Amino acid sequence: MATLSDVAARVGVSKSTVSRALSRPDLVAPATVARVREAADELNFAVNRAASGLVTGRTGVIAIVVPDLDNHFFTPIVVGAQRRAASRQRQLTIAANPLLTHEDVRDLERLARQVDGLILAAPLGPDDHVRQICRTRPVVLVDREIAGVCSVSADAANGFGNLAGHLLDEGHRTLAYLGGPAGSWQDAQRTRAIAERTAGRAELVVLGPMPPTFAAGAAVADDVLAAGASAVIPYASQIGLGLVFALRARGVLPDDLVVTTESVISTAIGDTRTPTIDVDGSELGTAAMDLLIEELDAVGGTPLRTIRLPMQVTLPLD
Amino acid sequence: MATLSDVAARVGVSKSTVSRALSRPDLVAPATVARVREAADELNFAVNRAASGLVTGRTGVIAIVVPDLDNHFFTPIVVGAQRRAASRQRQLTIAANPLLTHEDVRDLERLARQVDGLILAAPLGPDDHVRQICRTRPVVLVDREIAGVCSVSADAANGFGNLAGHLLDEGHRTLAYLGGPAGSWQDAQRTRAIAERTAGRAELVVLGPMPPTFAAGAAVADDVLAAGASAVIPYASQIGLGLVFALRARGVLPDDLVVTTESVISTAIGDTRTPTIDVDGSELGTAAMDLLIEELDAVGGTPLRTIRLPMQVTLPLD
DNA sequence: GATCGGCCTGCAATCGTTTGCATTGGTCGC
DNA sequence: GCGACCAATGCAAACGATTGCAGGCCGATC
Repeated sequence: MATLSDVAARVGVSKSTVSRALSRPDLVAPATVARVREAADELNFAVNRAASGLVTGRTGVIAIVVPDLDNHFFTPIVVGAQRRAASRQRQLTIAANPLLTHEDVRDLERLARQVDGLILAAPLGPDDHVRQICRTRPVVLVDREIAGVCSVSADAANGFGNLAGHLLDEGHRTLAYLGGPAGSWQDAQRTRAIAERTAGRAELVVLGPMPPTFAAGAAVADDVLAAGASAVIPYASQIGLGLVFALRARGVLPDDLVVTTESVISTAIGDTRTPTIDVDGSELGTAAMDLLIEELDAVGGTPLRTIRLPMQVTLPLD
Repeated sequence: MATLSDVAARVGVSKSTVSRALSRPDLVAPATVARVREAADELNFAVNRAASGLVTGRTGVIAIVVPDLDNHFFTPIVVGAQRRAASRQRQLTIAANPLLTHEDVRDLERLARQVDGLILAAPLGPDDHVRQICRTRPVVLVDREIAGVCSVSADAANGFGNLAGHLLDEGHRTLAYLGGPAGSWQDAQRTRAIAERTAGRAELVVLGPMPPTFAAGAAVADDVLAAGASAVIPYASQIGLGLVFALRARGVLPDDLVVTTESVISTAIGDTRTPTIDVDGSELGTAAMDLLIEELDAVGGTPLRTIRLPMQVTLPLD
């Protein structure tokens, strides 16, 4: 495995010159740069990241942290982040950590040391846990906002507000919202947005909190019926899917109730008559990666940016 | 950020002793080990992986390479791999690389240098490309077998053979197989297994090759009808899903044809009357990770193991 | 023609760990 | 009671890159 010295020997210059020719070619005579590049190619040289990391303190690695890899919501975020990481010459490492316990925090701190920065999707861990990680390395938070921390989130206030507004326009007078897990920032946003939009125009029944699972959605079916809602907005697609299946089994769907979903779900179950609301998860990931890299490359102070990506609300065509 | 020397100074021993106390405690007096551990804890010390990697040549990082992160088939493999990586104290880095072009090979070689080993899901790249990567670092191949390379695959021969056998037992006399992408090892296995099982008992129509997409499945619907098959086995779940939607639109499904699927799909579309065939992707990932770590830790020669995980064939209950 | 300045390049220190070898002190066996 | 051995520790040399500093060369300017 060729080293800097090998290349240097081949070209007949010093290691320093080779290093500079490859990383700061403006500091080296163009002819030398060319010869170095050629030799590096021939020897199939690539810098040893451990060695360069040792002196620069940078690893070229960015971590993406999700609470739970099984939760389908996070996969597109990871995909988007990895795509952008690759195009920006960074490596992406992936960790599963809900940031709930102190041990989670300790583990993540340990990981944070080994990377340049983190993209953190931690919907449930306490603010303080997140802040503790922020003290270690630059962090971009995903789908959550905490004062003083860069973040990229879906604009739930607008998205869910509009969705509720549409249902009201359609004549619904009792809405049910199936709330997500306790402590979720996104859930709070959505609850508030829907409540504000509904206020004075319709009754809003909030059920939950519940975990974002198929089972939770199915389990709440009877409560939904008891509440007398004519339209239901579930926090998460899996909750919605569970509810749809349970209501179908009871013969209530597809005709007597509206359950909004994500478009992937409505496509899969062949439903074209219900409004859908979507986040582009991969865009969340790429935006977060862009923001983090920008932050890492910034020489001076960090600007502290908070990005909200619009949600896509699609109404049935009828 | 505390270093070995800081801990050493605190305890009053040399760096070497601290290093050994943490990594080879059997070489150090128990009392010293205890004091070192305590001091390390207090200082919140963690070894700098760049530094240790520089001298040991090991990074503690394993790469998982998939052709395409968008393809849903690979996500569970990544999930399984990451779960096992975490429990074995390894970091997982994720890369998207189809290993088709020479540039792909070059890129992946470059990545390979930075990691201890690779889990490689490369269904389509030529054998030689895979072998070239193997020369760089230990590799475990997923869902593909190449002579001389460790691998973990779904046992398609048994799975799809049995599936075809079941369809024959049900009385089907014309089967259609919708083949996957050209050059896929899994596709070859499946084609052969189905052909062998069908031989002499029924007619087999093989359509394809086609990409593993919804669109491809939908596009082939007319050919399936023209072939006069009464049962269809698609290579990939997305192909099957596309076909199902297209046939439903033509009014052929759900009654006049059997399209086998993966169980996630049949659940989503609410179909309980069709046989399903599944790979446990996450098990594929954990098994691959186990195999790779074993290979990396092996002091002597590598045993060259090839694992086949059984596929799950589920028949309708009627 | 001497001085100055700018461009290239080399020297050597440095990052934080690991590890072969030397050293120490003590124990055991004969 | 003496040598041999062993356990525990320290010393110092790596690992491979980056980078501040200094030196050499050349052209330009006065």
